[in-house]
Amino acid sequence: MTMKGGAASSLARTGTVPRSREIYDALRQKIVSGEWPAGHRLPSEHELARAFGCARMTIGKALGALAEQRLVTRRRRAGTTVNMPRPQESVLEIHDIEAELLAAGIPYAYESLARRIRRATARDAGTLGVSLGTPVLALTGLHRASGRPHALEERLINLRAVPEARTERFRAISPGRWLLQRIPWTEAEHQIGALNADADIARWLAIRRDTACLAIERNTWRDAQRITHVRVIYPCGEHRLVARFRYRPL
Amino acid sequence: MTMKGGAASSLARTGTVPRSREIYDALRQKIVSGEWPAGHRLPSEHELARAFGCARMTIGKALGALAEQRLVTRRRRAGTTVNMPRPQESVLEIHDIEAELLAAGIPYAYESLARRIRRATARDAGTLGVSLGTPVLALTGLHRASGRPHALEERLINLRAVPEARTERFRAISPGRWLLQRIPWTEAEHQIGALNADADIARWLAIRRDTACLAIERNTWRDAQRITHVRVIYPCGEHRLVARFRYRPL
DNA sequence: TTCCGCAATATGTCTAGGCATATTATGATT
DNA sequence: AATCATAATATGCCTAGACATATTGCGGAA
Repeated sequence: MTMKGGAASSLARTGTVPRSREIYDALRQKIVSGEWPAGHRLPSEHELARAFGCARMTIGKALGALAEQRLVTRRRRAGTTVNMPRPQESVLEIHDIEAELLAAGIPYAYESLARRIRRATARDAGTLGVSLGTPVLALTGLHRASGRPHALEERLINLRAVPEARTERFRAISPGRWLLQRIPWTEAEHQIGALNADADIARWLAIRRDTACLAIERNTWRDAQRITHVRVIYPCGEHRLVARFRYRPL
Repeated sequence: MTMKGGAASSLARTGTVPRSREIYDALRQKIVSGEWPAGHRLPSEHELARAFGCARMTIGKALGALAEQRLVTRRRRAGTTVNMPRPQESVLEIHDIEAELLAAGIPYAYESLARRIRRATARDAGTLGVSLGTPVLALTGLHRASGRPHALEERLINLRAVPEARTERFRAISPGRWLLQRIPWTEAEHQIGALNADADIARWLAIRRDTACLAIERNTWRDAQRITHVRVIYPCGEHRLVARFRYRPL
């Protein structure tokens, strides 16, 4: 099974395979092979512990991982049962474009196109989710790969949450990077959509008008406070979001 | 298509909050609040166990969860250190369209537009990742919401992996559903892109030519075997993929 | 100075047992 | 027969201790 999941275990395991992992794999195999169909009830932890010759907690770990994968449901007293085949719900990973370009050896640059500080307009307040009049920093910038336009970025930063941004020029450093290095965020929401390039977008990205573009919007929170809203626009030919199902080994 | 993290714990917790969860939250708070900046080394498991008044394993559970979240890195002897602010890489959940429409009370229907069995052409072989001449089932269908075209689906099914599909007509049942109910898959890969509607797409989706559309491609494996390749095309106005960063409580 | 081996350390994982809690089955009561 | 209290059961979570293993730092030898 190919699993180039960026999901390399968070811990570089070098030694032997843990027993709980072996058990997890063995049980998982029974399920995905269909030997244990949906609704089938697994043996109890005690029985499995006896069968595998290990402590109950080791079994519990394996079963807990299966439950986290939604392969099984566990209920007290009712036991552990196999779920319906995996729901059509996937975990995707979106990678950082800048990092990816650099990793691929492609020269990357950020260029600021506009920078304005203002009190939040009704529209700003709506997109950024702050109250009217809150000071915000509005940025427009261009990401370049090998010198050519790669993506257009429109960003709003809540200056109440990030006062340091007021004095930063963002001439050549991308605001995303800058923020990441300073503000740990706790939650984010993404929207992915498609849009036809308008005149501005077409000009900056050097594409024809009406070319289909991928638009990714991201809202970022730090606890309850809104940090930033960003919309990044990629021309369709240039970029695809490649995402992989995340294989979680345990 | 809002989907606030379906991330409810896979196990309905009703009782008290587990100690390991409390500890996880406490440590997480230290990190996201910035009190422990990137590079900071956490106290050892022994020290934390003493500080929190619990067994080392309970601490290990909490730290393990932090590591899985990539908030910290753990290395033997070197200890546990806080990572750089979260890399710009996110985990998205894409939910099943059909299920979501139904959940929202919107009538859903699938309509088959084309169905052909053939030996894999060079192009089929490339997209589906099978060898030339392998029998494949090629399907085109339309997803309707409230009777109106919602998405166009182009699918290839590997008949060596799913021989039962040969006799299925797919008149009104969406192949995605059908497959999910039969074939548990073990891995999937997605690509999300944008494209301008060509004449065919425009006709089926009842949109103007060149309208920007969101295209989602998915490849599905069962262990090493390729099951199916599907491309679903949504008109830009109709649909956005909304995804929320997945909060995994532990 | 440089290199190598050894000891100290922190994590990775497991065991055996225990209490808590949710749920089901059972039996007693009306 | 229907209802309700109680016991049995399976999981959820924890403890205390143990051994294994990777990594680091240090001291001695070349």
